[in-house]
Amino acid sequence: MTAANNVVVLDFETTGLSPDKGDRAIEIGAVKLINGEIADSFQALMNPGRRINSFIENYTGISNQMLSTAPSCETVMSEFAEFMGDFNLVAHNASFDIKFLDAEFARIGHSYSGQCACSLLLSRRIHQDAPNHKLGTLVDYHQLPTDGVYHRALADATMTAHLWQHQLASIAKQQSSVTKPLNFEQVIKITQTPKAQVPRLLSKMFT
DNA sequence: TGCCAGGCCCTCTTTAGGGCCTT
Repeated sequence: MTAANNVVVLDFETTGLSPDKGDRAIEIGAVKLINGEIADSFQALMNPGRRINSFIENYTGISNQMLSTAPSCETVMSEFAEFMGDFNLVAHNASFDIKFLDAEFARIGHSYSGQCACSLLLSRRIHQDAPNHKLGTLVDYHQLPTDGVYHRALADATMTAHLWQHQLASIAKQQSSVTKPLNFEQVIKITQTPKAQVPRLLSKMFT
């Protein structure tokens, strides 16, 4: 059992939506939460080996010029593997980021042992009152800290870390019997449970 | 040439369709 507040929260900027169609990572940002505090961070641009299109340049603010002097994906992902270690992972719409993490790690022959949780799936279950579950919307809705930068990897990872902390606190607040930090497996279980069954799961989990 | 992401989740569902999220 691992505490849910000891995780690496990560975010990728990429050339597109699908590594299966040849898309690559162009930036990774991550923060390491230890006992719920940001203890370390990682950020790096990486050169995908080809030009990115204007949509991605405009969306992220990352230009072809910036990437031309960046280290290769292989170099950056090796450094990130060391940063990440065997920590569990959190990402917003994690299926997207894990697709790219797995694809980039496969290129360097790296595998990892941690599990991954999704703050978007968790939000849909515990904050059904939110207008929608986009990262930016949730940051505004919950009045979480932001430096006003969006769609850059470290900024998004940091906002996701604040969101994750807020979500863990919300669960603890709703369940007055919670006396110690949630463990990661419990949160995974919540994200895997159909929405309608979540209240019953929570009361069963904490009584 | 023509294709162009995919998993989650809801519903007017399950022999399906479409919106939400991520870049």
